[in-house]
Amino acid sequence: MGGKTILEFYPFDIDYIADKTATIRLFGYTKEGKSVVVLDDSFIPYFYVIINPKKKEKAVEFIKNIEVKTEERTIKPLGIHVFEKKLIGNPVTALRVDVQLPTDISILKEYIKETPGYLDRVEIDVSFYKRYLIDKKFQMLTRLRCNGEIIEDKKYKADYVVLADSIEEAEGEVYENPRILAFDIETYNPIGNPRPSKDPVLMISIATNYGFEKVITWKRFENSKKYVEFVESELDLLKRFSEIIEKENPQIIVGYNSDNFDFPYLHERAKKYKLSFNWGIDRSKLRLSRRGINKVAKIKGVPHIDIYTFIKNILSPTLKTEVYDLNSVASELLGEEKLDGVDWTNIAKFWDVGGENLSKVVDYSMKDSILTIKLMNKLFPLISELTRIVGQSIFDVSRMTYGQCVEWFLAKNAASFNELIPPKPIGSYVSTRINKTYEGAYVHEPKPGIFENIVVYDFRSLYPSIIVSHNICPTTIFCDCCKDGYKTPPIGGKSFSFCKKHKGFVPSLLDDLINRRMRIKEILKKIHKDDVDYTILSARSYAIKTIANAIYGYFGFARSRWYCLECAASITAWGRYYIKNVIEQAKKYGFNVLYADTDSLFISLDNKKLEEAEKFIENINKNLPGVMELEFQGFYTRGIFVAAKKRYALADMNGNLIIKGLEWVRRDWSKIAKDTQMAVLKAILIDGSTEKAVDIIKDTIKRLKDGNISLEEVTIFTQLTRKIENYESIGPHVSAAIKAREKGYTFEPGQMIKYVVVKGEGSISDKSYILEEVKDNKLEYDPEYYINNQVLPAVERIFEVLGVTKDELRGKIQTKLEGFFR
DNA sequence: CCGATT
DNA sequence: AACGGCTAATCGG
Repeated sequence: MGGKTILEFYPFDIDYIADKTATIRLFGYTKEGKSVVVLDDSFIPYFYVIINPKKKEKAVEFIKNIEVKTEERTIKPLGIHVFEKKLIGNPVTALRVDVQLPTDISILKEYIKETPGYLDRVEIDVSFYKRYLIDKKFQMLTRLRCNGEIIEDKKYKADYVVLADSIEEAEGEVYENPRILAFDIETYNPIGNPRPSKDPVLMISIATNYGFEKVITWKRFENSKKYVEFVESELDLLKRFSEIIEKENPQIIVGYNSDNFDFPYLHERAKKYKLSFNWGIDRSKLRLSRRGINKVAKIKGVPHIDIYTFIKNILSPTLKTEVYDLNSVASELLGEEKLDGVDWTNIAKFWDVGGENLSKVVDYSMKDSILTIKLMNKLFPLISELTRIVGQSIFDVSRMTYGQCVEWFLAKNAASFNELIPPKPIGSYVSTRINKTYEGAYVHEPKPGIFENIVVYDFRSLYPSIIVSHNICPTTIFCDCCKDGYKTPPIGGKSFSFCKKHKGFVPSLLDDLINRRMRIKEILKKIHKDDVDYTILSARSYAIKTIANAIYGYFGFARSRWYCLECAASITAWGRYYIKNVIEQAKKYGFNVLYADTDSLFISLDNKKLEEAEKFIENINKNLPGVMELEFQGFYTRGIFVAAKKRYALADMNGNLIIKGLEWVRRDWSKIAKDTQMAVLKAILIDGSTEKAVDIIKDTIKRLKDGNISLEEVTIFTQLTRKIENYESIGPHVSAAIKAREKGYTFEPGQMIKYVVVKGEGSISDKSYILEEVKDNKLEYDPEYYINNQVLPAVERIFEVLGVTKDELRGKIQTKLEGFFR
């Protein structure tokens, strides 16, 4: 050991330590998988003071002389450098104040206000390690080259500890196949939710992406499975788990809701035995902290990913499932479900009985870890790519919302445009911003009816391409240099102007993202799905799209650093302009415009040929600026539009149905209503038979009436959006929750209420009970409600389009179902 | 029956 | 802790 070295490594995590100075620590691995800690003490904390340029000398002199004495030391600036920067496009004189320790910033910022010519202070709210990643442009999992000295430091369980002289980006190569460990715990829960103060952890399962599988438990049973390991007690279980983590030494740890359940639970149980999990590469303990209402669990140097958080924040808009529990998500993403036969709520009973029952729980637990690692295998390429585009740590990015992803992406790139990072808005700004609204997209009134040969077009990435084409940016709006800038269509009688001379910060970045994505798509077209690069490149393309599409929303987001309501309003104004223009053009060409929404246009060909439509779109595109393009989206043999916006169904040539907005896609409708609607749509659009559709409804009604429908099919999902006390109007789901609460069930805001309307007296709310209560008390669903308030309304809308009124439909059904509606 | 709430 | 547009059931006076 010892001596100068050049070391190439891939960072996985970052933090800093501070004693006399601050030292950045990069935790990572060499290509061969040797663990590395790289220490960089050359990076100096700083912030900016914006001042009146006329007072520059006086200001520098004043700041230079600031001294704050504390018990241990004297805090003062290390150096001051004058910069000409921009703050949201406006030129400013900024003094960069270098300090010794990151915590000095929050102390000095108070004294700095007295500076002559003081205007503002910025970048005080960027934490030190984030600052480092932004300034250095280092990306996680991407190769770095470090010059430095290998030092002996027993504090770290790493193969190499290097004190860096310099670190630079190597050739942008990405770390392949990190060792990932997934785990899941089962706890004793005799009264519903387990109580970490009393109820022990019963077993822990582990599954990795390299084949290691294990379940540890402390109650023996007749066992033939090789992955089961018995220990003597809960304490031994916790110790053994900790031992395995240390031995397997994973590069990433993943759990499902592990931030808010598994890790806090393990932590509290371990505390009881005065046991700690010293898993950090620096031998530090597993650390739990709060972020708003959520907990997060951190292991220094070993990124812990809570894949549930990632799915909920980033993936949810693309998922169909209404709940994000492991079963539903795995079912949709992997086509695989949790093990049958074990109900989460019954684990205590299974445990107490033991034997065969316990064996089932062990299998169940094993499967949970396996599903978690499989989800991770599927989603890790996306997390990895997003991490690199956003430019922050894996730990942070995997927990970010769309707004945060955009924010740190912009922060990373601001300096290249000489832009300072604006401060986070203070609370009072946020509340005024929340109350401000602006006009959104245009939705064309549909022509109700059934149509054939429908062509759908849409603008490729409408909002991103508008931002680029019209240079929409907080840095270019109301510029001083252009008398004749890009003028938006009128917005509430006014028009906003954007600079034509200088390309804005955000449009430049977005232009770059769009071009990068197009290049990737070109490559993807050429390579095979099995190609090693395919997964990475398609994840990259998806990650870029995600960021690009979220930028518009970020402009209108109340907590945004680059908030610009005028920008958001301008984008939608241009959007309305373009889609209306396309509608006009289509009409001029003699097409029958059926519908349009935001960025899409639906026309029916009638007696026209497809070539005429191609000519039309060609002409449209000839006249569109820059990156904007109207694309062919699809051709549909038949489609139905009801007398409402955002609700239609289309059938393609392969017999697939695409349904938008109708009950079928809504979670707040029962499965029976949705399935019936789907079957009716198929009968009408694919088979072309209303007769068949009527038969389907008749059959459903009969089955409902006979009590032959499962509870699952009559359950309705509605989210509890606030505390029960705070509801003014008591809807069915709230009413069900209130009744269940009296029986000891607890409810949190954000929780999904699954309820069933049962037979009995009173209003619909009075008759609504949560699914568990219905099962426990053997209540029966109310067929009248499901027929009249669920199934019939869902299909009546469709028949109305065919010219069949509600009464006529009921008549048709009645003739088939003698004497039912009496 | 109708506006407010969800 | 990303935007607005939109429909529709149900409550509650």
